[in-house]
Amino acid sequence: MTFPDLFERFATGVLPLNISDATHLKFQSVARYASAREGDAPFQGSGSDQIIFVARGSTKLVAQASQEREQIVAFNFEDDLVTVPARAAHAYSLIALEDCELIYFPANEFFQLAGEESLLVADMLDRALKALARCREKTILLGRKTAGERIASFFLTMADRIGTSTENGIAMDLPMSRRDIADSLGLTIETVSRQLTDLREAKVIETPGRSQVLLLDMSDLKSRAGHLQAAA
Amino acid sequence: MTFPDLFERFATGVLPLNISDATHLKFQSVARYASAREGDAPFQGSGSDQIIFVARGSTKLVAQASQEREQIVAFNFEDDLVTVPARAAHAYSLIALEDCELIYFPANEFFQLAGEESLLVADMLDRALKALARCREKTILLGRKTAGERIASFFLTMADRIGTSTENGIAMDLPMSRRDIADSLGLTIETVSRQLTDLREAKVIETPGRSQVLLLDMSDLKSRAGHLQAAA
DNA sequence: CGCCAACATTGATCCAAATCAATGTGGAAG
DNA sequence: CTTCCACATTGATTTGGATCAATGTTGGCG
Repeated sequence: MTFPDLFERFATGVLPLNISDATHLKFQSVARYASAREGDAPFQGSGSDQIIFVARGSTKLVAQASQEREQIVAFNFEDDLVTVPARAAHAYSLIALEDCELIYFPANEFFQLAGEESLLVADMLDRALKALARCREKTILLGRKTAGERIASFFLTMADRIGTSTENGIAMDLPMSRRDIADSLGLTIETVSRQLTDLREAKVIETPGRSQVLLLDMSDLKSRAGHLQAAA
Repeated sequence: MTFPDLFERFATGVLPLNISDATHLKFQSVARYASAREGDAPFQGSGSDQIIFVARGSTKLVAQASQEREQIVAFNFEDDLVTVPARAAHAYSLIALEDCELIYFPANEFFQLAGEESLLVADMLDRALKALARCREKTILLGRKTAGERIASFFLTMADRIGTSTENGIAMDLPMSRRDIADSLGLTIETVSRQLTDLREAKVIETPGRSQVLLLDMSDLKSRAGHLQAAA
């Protein structure tokens, strides 16, 4: 896709419908473009915070916990807007899970332009609160869930975000490796693999290929995730 | 304190300076008041999302991971604004760590009023992004840090939020119990206690009373927290 | 088509933190 | 000042998941 096409994707996905042509053009003049091949790290949290729109592909937001340990903070799919912090207690970078095309802005420039469009700011707030809600759920998962519960929750979340309904169950093509799943759930590759084997043996999932997953029994999966809702 | 006093605290802490008298009055008419004794749970995530301003005291936002396991998602101190979600994969509640006075709003009413004041929406966005940044740091802590690193990080965060500088080091009066610390860090009471003993023996902290802590060696504490920043 | 390197699975062992079990102690209430 | 008990500490043991170590598998490429 060309830059104008990609920017249009961003505009329809993020900018409010009623935005003035002038503001639209200002965003276009400030917008930058990056493409990334699988495994590339186009953003490494240096300089200033960046706001990134995933126009095509999928990415992971990774924090370096130490030289050896990394934690995936979030996965991002097409049309997601991610903030990559520059300066925090840990170093963050955005890494392409597959070939990507990205539209991005330095956060301060973006917010300055956004400030003039109150609907956009409201939408950004809505997105930030949704990201916070997802991050809180992840906190619970990492703080108090067993390996089995984490994997079940992971599949439920992924089904919601990238699953497609088929006659046999919900099918997915996971763009991330076992290592990525492990780094997202605070586990090791081996533990992830063993949990998958357990689910396979219990006929809850099938894994037709390395990255394909078929969820056969959603209600079993839900009970394994150990979600506990507020009483009605 | 009386309701008008408390509302004034909220207004100066949250509402923009240049807000119109009309909007100020609208917020005042929608604002509700709650007081809570230590241990009370004035909000239990039923009905709709609530936005709560901590006018006096401190609270914990707790998620129920199962009947037996709970995870503290955030601690809140005076002048903080918290969102308690009503419907999510887990049940949330806000619990008073000490006697509290709270100003609160159903989220939808709050956002409807806020929408008319673009500076307020921008401020809410700023707060949401800060909360997200803190939650992401917590994700790293819970996903990839050892017990020792978690405790060190906890003290650094608390020093920042409620510490006061003295000649011997940074002093704090923690409003939360050992159980709360454990539930926040994804550990058990016993592990927290053992880590405190280690830090005491290493002369990094002193615990003059049950809730008082004196941080003697901040640089040692920082190295124990295992923070790894981006290279310059 | 068959090779091979990266990815995934499986198995054996280890270890950090959980769990189980007493024992100690700060500080509120009398 | 003493009592009492909820909270905290300390110690012994267990365990879930990490680590170490092969072995198996997929799918990209010559």
